[in-house]
Amino acid sequence: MILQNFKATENEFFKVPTLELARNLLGCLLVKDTDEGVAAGYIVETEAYIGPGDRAAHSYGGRRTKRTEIMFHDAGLAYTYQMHTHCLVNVVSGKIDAPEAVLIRAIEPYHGIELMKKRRKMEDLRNLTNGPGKLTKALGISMEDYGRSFAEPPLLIADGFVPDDCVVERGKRIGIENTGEARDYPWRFWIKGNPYVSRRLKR
DNA sequence: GTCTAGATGGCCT
DNA sequence: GGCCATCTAGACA
Repeated sequence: MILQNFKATENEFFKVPTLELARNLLGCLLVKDTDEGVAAGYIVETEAYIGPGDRAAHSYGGRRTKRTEIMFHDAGLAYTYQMHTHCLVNVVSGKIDAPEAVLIRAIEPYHGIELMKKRRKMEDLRNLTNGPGKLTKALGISMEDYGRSFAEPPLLIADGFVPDDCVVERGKRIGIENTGEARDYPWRFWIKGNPYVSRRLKR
């Protein structure tokens, strides 16, 4: 199995401030192993959601419910949730009882591309994983992954490339128009010019 | 129990 | 740019 070729990121990797983690996750490999095979891609776009003070976060105001519970736990766990017809995936960050997370918005297909195409029912490489709902479907990430660790199979965040000659850009988050001042926080990070960064040019 | 909005995506005009 | 599928957490009664 090819999975052993991927080295899981050490737990310590996740124990940095959330904005830093959102930045550091760029270039890492996101891997999912299933009965159908292994699929993986480089993370090229993320967004930070920072706990009680962030109106756009599900954990705004310290809201601790069945859904947000996992965000109060250790960094490096998976927070998955259903959005309309899709499942979105976050990396829990922050210390215990600090409900913070990083949304993975886009990846660049790297491994298991045929499997991803099959799952997405399309051939277009560019549209396979360039959005938070698309990448979960392509990788086979679902609500079953809620609470799983990103440091052990079947779900992994592994060392990827170091985006040395890649410029990281930073800007407003997407799709949170009705969240007051939080709307304008520059907590979205992406690799400049990468063709797999999501595009939803709404204001 | 009932109601509503939503960290989206795909198809339509 | 508009519409809507599809569904659940969360709020309120």
